[in-house]
Amino acid sequence: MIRTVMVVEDDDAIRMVLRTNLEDEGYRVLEATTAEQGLLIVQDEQPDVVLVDLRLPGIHGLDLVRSLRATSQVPIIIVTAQTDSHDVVAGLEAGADDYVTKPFVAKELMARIRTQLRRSAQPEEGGEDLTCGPIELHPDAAEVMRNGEQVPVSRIEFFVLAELIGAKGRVLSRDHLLRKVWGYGNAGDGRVVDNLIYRLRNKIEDDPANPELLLTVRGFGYRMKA
Amino acid sequence: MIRTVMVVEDDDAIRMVLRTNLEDEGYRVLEATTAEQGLLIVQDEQPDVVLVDLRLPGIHGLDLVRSLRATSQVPIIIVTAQTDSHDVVAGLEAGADDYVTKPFVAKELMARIRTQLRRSAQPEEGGEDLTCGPIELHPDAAEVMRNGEQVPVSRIEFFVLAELIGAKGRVLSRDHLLRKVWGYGNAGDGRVVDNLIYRLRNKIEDDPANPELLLTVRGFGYRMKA
DNA sequence: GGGTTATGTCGCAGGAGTGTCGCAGGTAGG
DNA sequence: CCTACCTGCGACACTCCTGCGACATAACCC
Repeated sequence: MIRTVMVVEDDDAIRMVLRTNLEDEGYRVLEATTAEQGLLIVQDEQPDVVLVDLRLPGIHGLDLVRSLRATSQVPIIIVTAQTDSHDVVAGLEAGADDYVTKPFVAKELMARIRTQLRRSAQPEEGGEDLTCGPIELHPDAAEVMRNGEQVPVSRIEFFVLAELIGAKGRVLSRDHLLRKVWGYGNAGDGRVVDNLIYRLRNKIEDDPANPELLLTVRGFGYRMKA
Repeated sequence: MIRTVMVVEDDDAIRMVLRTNLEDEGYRVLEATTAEQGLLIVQDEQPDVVLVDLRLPGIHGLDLVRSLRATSQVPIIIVTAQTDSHDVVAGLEAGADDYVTKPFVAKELMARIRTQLRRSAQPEEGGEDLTCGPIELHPDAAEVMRNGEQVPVSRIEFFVLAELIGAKGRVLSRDHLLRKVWGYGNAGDGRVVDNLIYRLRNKIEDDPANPELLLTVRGFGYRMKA
């Protein structure tokens, strides 16, 4: 079953990132850059989820949320800058179901979309446990276990690890990880990924200098032990 | 992995802009100015994406789209003037996968190309392993096995080997390999290929001086044992 | 056989790719 | 307000790749 996600966002770069990520996840994507346009398309197409940027030109995203909620049960996720925390509260009161703050972690947003979809319809696939050797990921708890002991990892580390383990031994390029996890303007620096891998290895490898789980594939990227 | 983009566009200025942008993104670029020429080159070179201007001299771009779709799964992106919105619909019905309207934003076009590449790369990734005698290629892990043991090969070596094994015993010329793997215009030196073959043989042959897998076809190029 | 061309062989030097680590601004939580 | 942590960045070290050139060898043609 193909689900449709509506994106109301005026920033071209962010909208683009959302589109590619959503399409990668198998969604059909609708786009709008203004509240008016968004409202029309939602009524016309009846998407399964709507993402709304609160900072829109012209009519504010809040009004869009209210308008949507007045006529539809569609799950609404607010996307907003971190500074606008009061807007978030207002947005939720206006009828939104969830929110993420920019800069957001793309994988997390995808997870929240899945959650909303699950809530609004029959359950799809559950959050299967991701394991690789002694490493165990619990997506629900957002925690990483190693030989049964919890390993403290940061948010981004968690998602990178999830992406890698989910790939089941396939190589993931730096670009892929940037798009999937960081998700936003990644024009410049690829070394961010290297750094994060380095930090991850220090947490999950017995001997970080000679990794046995999180492997480098020179010229391609990284992968987990098969 | 070097991707090839075919541009069918009769306007020199636009074609030039596309070429430079695409090459900046790391693509290899093929060009054609007519539908006939485009069809021939596509069949010959099997690019990864085709950009088609609908307004072509002689045969209309629409017919090119239909011809391409009749014989190939290659992603097709239509490039057209904004005024021809009815042509866009016709183009998508004819089998195109996406479109952009002139004047287009280069960044957006690049993003759409990436999307199409990702989509078409999916089945390729799940594709069967490439094998030739004791040699086994795992595209997912980007690794080469020989008699079950991993052989460390560099990025370029990997692609050359993949290209050769994928050819299933057919001879590939140095020029073909240069264009397919290295990707740049064949200006200058063919010996690069010879060198790489030499290095590959040292890694995959029992007796590199008397190759049994990676064979020379004097005057033509190289091929794998059938 | 002698000359010519195509290919094999191999070392080298510059450079690309990656690991490592400290720093500083930012954020969250107390 | 203070503290700890996260995170992007830059610098440096180091390995490995890779194009090139030079010579050796093999195949081909007369």
